[in-house]
Amino acid sequence: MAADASDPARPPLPASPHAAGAHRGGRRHAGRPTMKDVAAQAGVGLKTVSRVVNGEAGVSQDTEQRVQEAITSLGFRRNDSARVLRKGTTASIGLVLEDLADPFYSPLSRAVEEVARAHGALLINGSSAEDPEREQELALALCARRVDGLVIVPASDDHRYLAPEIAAGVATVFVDRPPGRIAADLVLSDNFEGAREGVAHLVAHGHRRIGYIGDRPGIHTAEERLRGYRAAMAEAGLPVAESWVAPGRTDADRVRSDAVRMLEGGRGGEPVTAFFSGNNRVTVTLVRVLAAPERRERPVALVGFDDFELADLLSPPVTVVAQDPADLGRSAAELLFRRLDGADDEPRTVSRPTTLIVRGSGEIPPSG
Amino acid sequence: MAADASDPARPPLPASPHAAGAHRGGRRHAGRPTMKDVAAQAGVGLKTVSRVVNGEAGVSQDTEQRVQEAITSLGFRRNDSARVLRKGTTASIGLVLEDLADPFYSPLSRAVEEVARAHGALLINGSSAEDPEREQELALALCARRVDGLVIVPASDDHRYLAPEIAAGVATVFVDRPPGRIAADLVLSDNFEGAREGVAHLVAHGHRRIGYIGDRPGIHTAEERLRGYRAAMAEAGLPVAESWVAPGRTDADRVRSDAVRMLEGGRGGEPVTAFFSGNNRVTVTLVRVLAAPERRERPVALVGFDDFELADLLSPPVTVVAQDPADLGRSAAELLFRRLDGADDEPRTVSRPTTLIVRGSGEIPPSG
DNA sequence: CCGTGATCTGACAACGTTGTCCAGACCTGC
DNA sequence: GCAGGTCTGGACAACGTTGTCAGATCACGG
Repeated sequence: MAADASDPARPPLPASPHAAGAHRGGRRHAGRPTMKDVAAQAGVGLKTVSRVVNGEAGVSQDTEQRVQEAITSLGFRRNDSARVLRKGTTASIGLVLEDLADPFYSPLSRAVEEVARAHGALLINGSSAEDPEREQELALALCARRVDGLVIVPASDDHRYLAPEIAAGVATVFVDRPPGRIAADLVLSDNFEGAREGVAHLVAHGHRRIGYIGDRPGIHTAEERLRGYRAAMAEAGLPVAESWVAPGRTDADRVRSDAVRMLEGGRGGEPVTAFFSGNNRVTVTLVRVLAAPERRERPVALVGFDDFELADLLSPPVTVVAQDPADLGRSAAELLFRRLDGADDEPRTVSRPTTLIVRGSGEIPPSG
Repeated sequence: MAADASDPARPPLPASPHAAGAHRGGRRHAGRPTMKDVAAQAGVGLKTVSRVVNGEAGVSQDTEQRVQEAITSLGFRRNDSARVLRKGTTASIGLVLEDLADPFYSPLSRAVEEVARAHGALLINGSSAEDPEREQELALALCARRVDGLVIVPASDDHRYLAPEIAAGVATVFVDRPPGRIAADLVLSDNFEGAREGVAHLVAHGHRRIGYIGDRPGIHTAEERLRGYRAAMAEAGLPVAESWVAPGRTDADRVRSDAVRMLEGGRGGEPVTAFFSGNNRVTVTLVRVLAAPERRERPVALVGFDDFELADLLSPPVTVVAQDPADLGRSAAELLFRRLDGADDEPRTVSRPTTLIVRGSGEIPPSG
């Protein structure tokens, strides 16, 4: 009786609220009429109901109407689990990303959803919170639900755990960051080139001491952007003091303290006159730091990777290297459905260009 | 053969890429090993595999190990559809909202996801794009998938279509806007009181001609906020010229033109000296309008409903009536799981307070 | 009136899992 | 050595749907 509830090992949902009451005897359990019930009510066979529900041909007007009436009167709704079990296809795809609430990822997610919808599929998504274990847990849970395909923004650098799934036919596309130790379709922004262009823009405006604050090494996009920074500096023949380079977590405190350090020229390096920021969150924190009253007399230039809302309304408006997250999502989803439609060729990598949007903060000349 | 593909009426996914090849005869279809396969490989019975997979007691160390090996060697993963079919519970909940990419809703969605995760459930979500038909389509698709519960941000004003589902035991909670023609749990911000407070704040700073630009009537939150606006004006004994009240779509063009009209005092009303904005999107457009160079000499006050990122960095920083979307989502999800845990009492309505955040734009005195 | 299709309908067996129930194997203590 | 118990393992029947296939019914021409 209480066996199920008393087993502490089992995580999932508590027993259905109804399970306790009717023990599937006596009065018919209140929940969910089935096709069988509909068939009985309409006085037809089971399969006929199935036909009506699925709009298959070969049912007379008259019968169809009787069945429809039974359906609405009973409030029947087809059980898709059973359907999936029988058909082997779920018409749903999974999306695993870092944080659904991140303004960079939410348009990506929305774009995937739109493409899925256009293909008659539902989207199930989950946030990995940048935790490799959670990514795996989520991706495998989605596979257990037999999603037809998977779009993943990796949080881990080893995706071998997906090999059996892919072999079993789950189409898989990675986006924003490459998969680890596995070959699969991939959609990326051109992070290296974007960063190079952004930093070159600062150089072109006369800056020689440029600070880089970005995400942790180990995150592919962060590495590429840092590489772009170094390339631009090298091309301009500028030295890079190691105190100007600060990859790490992107929380406000860390970014703020590194920024202040660079502005004050601690640890041997001379003070920077411009920042190149590795992403969204960093940019916003830098804007706050630079907007502080005591900084206003010596304005510091800033170019950020990733566009963000209202960037144009700040003073100064923020120059950015923009990616198009919706475009990334759309491309990834399209790649996915291409696979689902049977494409069987080599995994391909799609690279999307970035756009430098000049607004003001990147054109401030060096001071001091 | 081609029957399925040729039927134009059927929307779902194209036939599985594999279905075509092996016709489940001859060589065993490559996809997906089942528990039966694992049992065969390990030389044990079917149920024993099930026991191992579910961590049930009553399997010897030795056998368990053999089974585990077979599982990894075959790359087996339990088919949750079959499990759901058998158990009747999916450990997943659905969320239908307006737009996943909206900065107001994405934290809400994320909060629901976190609560779901804490209860071992997965979240499936979809965007209704403010289209009642699409809301229904989505909600019913989720029900067909037998989600255990549903969180809905309504786009329609008639939810009778959900009655059979609720009767069948799908826990349902509405959030942000009330359900139509149906009783259900509900989580709301106190829109009326928030708007009243925001407008009163403008009045307290000397404004007598205040414009309201908000969302369409018919949207509950918009109506409440407009009601709050009128109440605050009435309390202060101020008349409201109808040209100061502009509910409608929230696209930039509409908002801009209405704002300009009010600022110039067209249609008989005198020009307004302050705006109360009905939501996020409207506020941002108003900020743009007011930031135009030609407006700067005669600053106009602004209080917006909904907080938004960087509001504090604009000049002037924007005073807002803030809701906490994550809190709304969390409350709704908790209400949902309360039901799933068996709570069977009357539907309840939870009202969450709003917070006036004073930043500057709302404290500008009337000019002219 | 019968044969011949064409149309409509229903029985039945899957799909892969889990709950029930029973049968052995293996102990323990007398 | 044996009765009584505890482990362990497996056969079998659901769960609700869909594909197959064969049976019923009907219209129509011969």
